[in-house]
Amino acid sequence: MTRLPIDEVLPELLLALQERSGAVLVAEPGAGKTTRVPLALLDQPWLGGKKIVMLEPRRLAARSAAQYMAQLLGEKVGETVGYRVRLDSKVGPRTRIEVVTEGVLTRMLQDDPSLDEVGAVLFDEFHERHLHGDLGLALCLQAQSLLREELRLLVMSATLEAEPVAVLLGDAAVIHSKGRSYPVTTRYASARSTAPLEQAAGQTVLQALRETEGDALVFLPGAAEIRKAASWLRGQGLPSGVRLAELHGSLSLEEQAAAIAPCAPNERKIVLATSIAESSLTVEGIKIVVDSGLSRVPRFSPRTGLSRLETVPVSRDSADQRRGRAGRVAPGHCYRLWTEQEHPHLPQHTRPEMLDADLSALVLELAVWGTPDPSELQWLTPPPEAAYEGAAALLHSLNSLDRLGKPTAEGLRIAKLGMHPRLGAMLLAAEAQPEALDRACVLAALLSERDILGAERNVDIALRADALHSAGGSVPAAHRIRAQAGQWQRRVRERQREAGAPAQRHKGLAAWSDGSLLAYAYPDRIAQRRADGRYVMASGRGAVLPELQPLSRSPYLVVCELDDAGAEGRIRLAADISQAEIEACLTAHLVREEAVEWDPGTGSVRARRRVRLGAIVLSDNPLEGADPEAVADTLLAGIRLKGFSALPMSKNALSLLGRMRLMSLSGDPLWPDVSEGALLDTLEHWLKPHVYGMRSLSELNKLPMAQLIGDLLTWNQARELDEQVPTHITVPSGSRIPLDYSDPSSPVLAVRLQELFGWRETPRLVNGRLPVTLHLLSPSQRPVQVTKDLASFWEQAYFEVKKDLKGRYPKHYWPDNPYEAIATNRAKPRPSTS
DNA sequence: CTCTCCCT
Repeated sequence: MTRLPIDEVLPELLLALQERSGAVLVAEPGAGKTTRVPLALLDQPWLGGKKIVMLEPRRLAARSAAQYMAQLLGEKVGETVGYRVRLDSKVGPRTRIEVVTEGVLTRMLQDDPSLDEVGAVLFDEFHERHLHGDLGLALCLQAQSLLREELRLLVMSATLEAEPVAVLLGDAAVIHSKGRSYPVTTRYASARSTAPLEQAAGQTVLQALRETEGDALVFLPGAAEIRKAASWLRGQGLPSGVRLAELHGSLSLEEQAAAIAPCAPNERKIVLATSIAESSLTVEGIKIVVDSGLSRVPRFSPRTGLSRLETVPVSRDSADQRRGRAGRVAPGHCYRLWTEQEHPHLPQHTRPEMLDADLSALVLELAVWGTPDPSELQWLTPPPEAAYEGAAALLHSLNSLDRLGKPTAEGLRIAKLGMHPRLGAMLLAAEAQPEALDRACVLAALLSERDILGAERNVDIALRADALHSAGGSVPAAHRIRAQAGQWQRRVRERQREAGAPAQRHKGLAAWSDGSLLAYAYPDRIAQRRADGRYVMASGRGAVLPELQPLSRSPYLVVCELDDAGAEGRIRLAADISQAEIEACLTAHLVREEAVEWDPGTGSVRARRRVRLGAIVLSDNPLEGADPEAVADTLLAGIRLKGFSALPMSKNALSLLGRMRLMSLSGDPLWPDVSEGALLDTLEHWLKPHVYGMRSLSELNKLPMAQLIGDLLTWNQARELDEQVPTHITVPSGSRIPLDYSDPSSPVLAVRLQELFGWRETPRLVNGRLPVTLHLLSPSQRPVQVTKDLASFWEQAYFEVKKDLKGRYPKHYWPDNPYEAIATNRAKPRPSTS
């Protein structure tokens, strides 16, 4: 065997694993860890003849690692070395090394938590920090500590921050290995370009082609940027013999292979790629890397339950990985579109998927594992709480978890199916009817893969399902989707044979439409049409179709996929559904309510009988015979909403309120608080008994408000009120003048001056403690003077006032001595008759 | 102006 850099550290690694149950191996790309380490461990005494399981983040990597190791042993895959990935496995009775993808390990652990036949688990490429890799490690750590002390765990990675992992593994040794690659020079931009990205990248590519030789690999965040850069470069006129290739995940395998393929002699190629070329695919013959420093990543929002794509700066680890792509065959050059000064500000490591992912599958796995509380496990990055809670709530609504967070019988089965729990719920709902199960499996497989009609603007999922049937092998992913659908179908059927016929759900419908199946997966995304192409979903969020199309007029849709694009999500995939189907499928989710509500527009109570699914109303009819209590309560709520002015207070009522407020101001705690706020707070007490049968604010006019408020007083208080704060005062002229209590702290008596002749002092209220404020008026009721001290007025101001009034009202009676004068409500006092 | 990568 050729010597590889890893061989130098193998003895150290073997020793570490002999002494401890864990180790961390940090090896640069090309060191040979993936193929050398499992073979080197095979005859270790601690392994006791048990198996080695090695985790790979990709199916392709798992298969080729197994292939290569088998070749080294001079065997076929499936003998000593085998692999297991989704839909494909090659393992035999003698297999000692199983290379598996990350999801497979989770299933192995769930089937046998002690991993009895396994002596070591190796986590390759752990720095990629996939959700299932992190989960697998957490589960293995617990299996090790509770059941299998001798189980060896080895975490291998290219650039991982090794210390935290070593701590997690129980103070494990960290072993470093050099890689085997050629040096790559790094050229930073002298300044950040202000040009559009495709132009900045394109210019750098042209510069690199001039300065150096070899093929170029250009990292751009997404397909859109790749297209733009390609057209910009073509517009510039490429040198002859330069071939342009595009490489991203939505291309077919054939197109990808063409992009990767080596060049003809005398040809150079420029490959414009997404991060797919960072680790998943290796482009041959690259000597130049141009790195935009950006990548597009999904961010799941627990708040909306939706994912959004974000364009983010890459980590330094990632940038180094990209740079390394230029040094696989010969020394190379890497051009970075950011400056050397910016570089240290990039994050060091790639963000673990745990922080940004939909956790529903993870939460279900943990529930099945028996640890619904994630803090019982050891994590490198614990699941974020909000996302965890959101996922648990979704699983509960799908009936996969019970209230305690334990998996239901269905939840257990869904976890074993190995698919998103939403889709699992759909399969189990459909299982009783063979045709429905067939279709559900096809829909689930379609939704588990990239859209097979990527460019198609029509979002109807039926189009995809039909394409799958009609296209044969011509649709690139069709084969795998059909294989996946078939596998799920067999698993459900197998289990039916073991357990007997499943109960028929979904009563009342003769046939299952796509919509009625998908309703079981997306109960929160049933959408109701608001206008053509505009919908609101059961979750309360808006959703829009990207353009008008056949589905735009459907009254209801099931939205399978949508982008979180601000206020309204953009619908990517959906199916038509009828109201009858919604009511038949989602019985448990429907809320039948008798709503008694306030309508601020008409100022009245509205009683409706409704069927709701979350935020959408399926039917809404007038409700006869609504609960009188509820109607009255709602009317009171309406009054509170509008405020005190909603109460039709008569003049008398307002006066009474003023007087009562004055009495409570005077300090007696037994007087009821009749401030506006207090009255609104106590509507139930004083108003409610009188509003039964009423529905609107206008009907309140019928109520004798003054009487209702007066009823708040005891008999004694009522009497005291009349004595202390009378409604009227009889003035010397004999008139009964009303007191104005609008400001309870200062009651006002507005009266013509002439009617007061004879009074020496200001009249006082509340046992003489509070003088009234006199508004002294002219004969024509115009204000002349305001005073609380009548005696001073007579002594001082009166003489001036008198002069003035005499001029304006010469026929009136303006005596010099107001004390002795006879008060009058006429121009002059009547001559005495006695 | 239309979507990144990956997995049971």
